[in-house]
Amino acid sequence: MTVTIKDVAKVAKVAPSTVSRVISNSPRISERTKEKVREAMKELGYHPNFNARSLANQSTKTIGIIMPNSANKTFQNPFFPEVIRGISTKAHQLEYGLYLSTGQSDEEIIEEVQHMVQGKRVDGIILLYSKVNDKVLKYLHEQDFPFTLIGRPYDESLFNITYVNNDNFKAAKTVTEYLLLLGHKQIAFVGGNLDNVVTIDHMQGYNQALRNAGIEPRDEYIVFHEELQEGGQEAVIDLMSLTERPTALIVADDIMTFGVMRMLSEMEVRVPEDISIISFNNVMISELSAPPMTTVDINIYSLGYEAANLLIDKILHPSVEPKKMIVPHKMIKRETCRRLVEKGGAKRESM
Amino acid sequence: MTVTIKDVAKVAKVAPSTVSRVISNSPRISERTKEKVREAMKELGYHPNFNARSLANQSTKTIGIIMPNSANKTFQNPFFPEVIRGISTKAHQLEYGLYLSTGQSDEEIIEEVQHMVQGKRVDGIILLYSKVNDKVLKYLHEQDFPFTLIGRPYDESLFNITYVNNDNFKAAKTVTEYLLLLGHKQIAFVGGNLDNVVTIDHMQGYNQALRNAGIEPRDEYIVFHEELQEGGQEAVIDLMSLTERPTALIVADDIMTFGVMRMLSEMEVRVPEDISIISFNNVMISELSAPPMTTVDINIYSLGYEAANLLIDKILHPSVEPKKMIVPHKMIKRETCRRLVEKGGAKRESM
DNA sequence: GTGAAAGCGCTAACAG
DNA sequence: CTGTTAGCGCTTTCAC
Repeated sequence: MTVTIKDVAKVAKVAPSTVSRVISNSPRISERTKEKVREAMKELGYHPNFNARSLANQSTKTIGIIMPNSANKTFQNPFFPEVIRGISTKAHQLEYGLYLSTGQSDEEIIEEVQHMVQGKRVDGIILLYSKVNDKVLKYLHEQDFPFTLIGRPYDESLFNITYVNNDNFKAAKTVTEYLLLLGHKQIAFVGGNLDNVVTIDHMQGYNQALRNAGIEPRDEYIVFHEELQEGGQEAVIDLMSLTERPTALIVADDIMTFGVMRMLSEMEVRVPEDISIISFNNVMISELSAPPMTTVDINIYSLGYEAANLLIDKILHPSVEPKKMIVPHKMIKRETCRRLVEKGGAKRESM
Repeated sequence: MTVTIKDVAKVAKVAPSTVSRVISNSPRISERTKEKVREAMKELGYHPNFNARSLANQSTKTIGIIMPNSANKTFQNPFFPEVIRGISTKAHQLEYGLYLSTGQSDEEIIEEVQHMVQGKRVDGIILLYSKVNDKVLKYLHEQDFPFTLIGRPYDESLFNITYVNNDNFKAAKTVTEYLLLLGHKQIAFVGGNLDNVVTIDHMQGYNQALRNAGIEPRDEYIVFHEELQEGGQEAVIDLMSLTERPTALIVADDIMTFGVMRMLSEMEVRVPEDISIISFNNVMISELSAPPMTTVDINIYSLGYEAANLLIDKILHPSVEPKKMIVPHKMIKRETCRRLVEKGGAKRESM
């Protein structure tokens, strides 16, 4: 009942192999028979069977996407739809399909990845997160399976892989310098999970900027929290309980910033009058906070798009050297940062 | 170089078919040979080839997920990661994989769906959106291909399909009644795209509640906007330009509400003092608005989970009748609604 | 330019 | 309980 290549062959009065050649548009087939075959295909409503092709070809034309484990709240970050949109665009252009991981825990995920690669379910993999000592990364590298990482490898032994990242160190440094320029000296850093490489890079950029300005980073001003919203709220409590409250905050993620701002407003600390905030990512909703947040646009869409691009390249040319790519970031000034008002409180200049 | 069933067979000194039986854990194989075979598999590092299985089985153990076209901003709604998390959980339990659509336009999507089903790339499909006159829906139904819809069919001829939905009519009605109870009479409705069935249901619930209260719905109080954030903002401008401004707003979607609140605060209209707002979905961030929004929790995760559940059921038992399922919703009262203050402005009671 | 036939890796019907 | 064999639907040498 399913119409196969053979049926088409019969109707077109040619051999199955000829039909196959027409499908792949082989130049060694005459236009006349091509026409004949194509007609037969239309007539019968023929569609190539994907699994048969994959089996014969040893290629699936599909990309595996590994998300962080879905139990984690980060999963709901609008970051992901946006990277996927980027990946999706490139994939679609080159007629690749997307296969999604479903694991809820790290063990489930590594297992799944193994199934994907050993079972030849995908031609390559994109890792949507990068954390310290990641088993998945290590496994993929050992297997020499085509993959790209969004983020950067942490382990030295894994430096030589294909990845696309932002210059997160630089971004954090710039952002810190900006706050410094606005007169802030008590700048706190609210990071995400310390296992994420991006958190480490942010922190180092922050530290560097402070040191360059002759300010020694203070431990009490550096806090990390796993969960996005709750984390943001807890961080605020910790920070605002200090005798010397920070006058500015650098927050790891826009969603976390929502939590931070929420908590601050509950405590009746005004943004930016009492405290300045700057964060990272610039997801869709970040312009909708009250007040709209100043943040670093990391070009999420491009991260996805380029990751797909590099991956497909790797799939097609397995032997070429791994490529690294840095997607530019850009600070988006909105309304959560302001020049620090002097003790006396004379001028109030907003930036 | 890839290790196949034959290699295992050789090492274990059995026939390939026996190995196959061990894989599917057939009860007709003695424990002894099972052990022997399993050992050989470990030893060789054997992993079943997915495409070969799919081909022989006529089953892929994967579910296709059709998102709205990714060009659309709704794509970035945190709604999607959350439904997918639900789908993912069920799928993982039953060892199904997830295959994602990548189309950027409606044409691309319908094409993709056809490839998926005709090419036998997936065993079933979940539609993540439901809109009026949807070609995809129609096609799937014509083909009698297993699928479930998240939302409900609009076209009568398609009533008899499997779907999971909320009672959106009821939810909108309740919400309207709630505002009515708070003394509001000038209640506006800010809907999403009128092509979405959910918008229609919301509107009808709203209309019904008003009529029941003896209030004739006014055209000026009903606006629709496609885009989430911008839409929210435009809607506010339209509504606030009326001579008789509404005192309460029912907004289609939490993200849109962020846009609405942003615009309102720019216009220095205070929420909830000057205007009450209630919206739908209760996505993760909705509790982080300032003030935190009152909204209807539609249980997004369950929508996904149940959709996967019904779909897999359908895949396994194709002949059983289509099932419909209504996921309960629940109003989450937070801080954007308040009793209408009488003209004189005596009491101020918050709810 | 086109056909015949082997094979991708696995499953399942039929024997025994 | 286990082996033999014939496919699943397509690609790809190797002939002609």
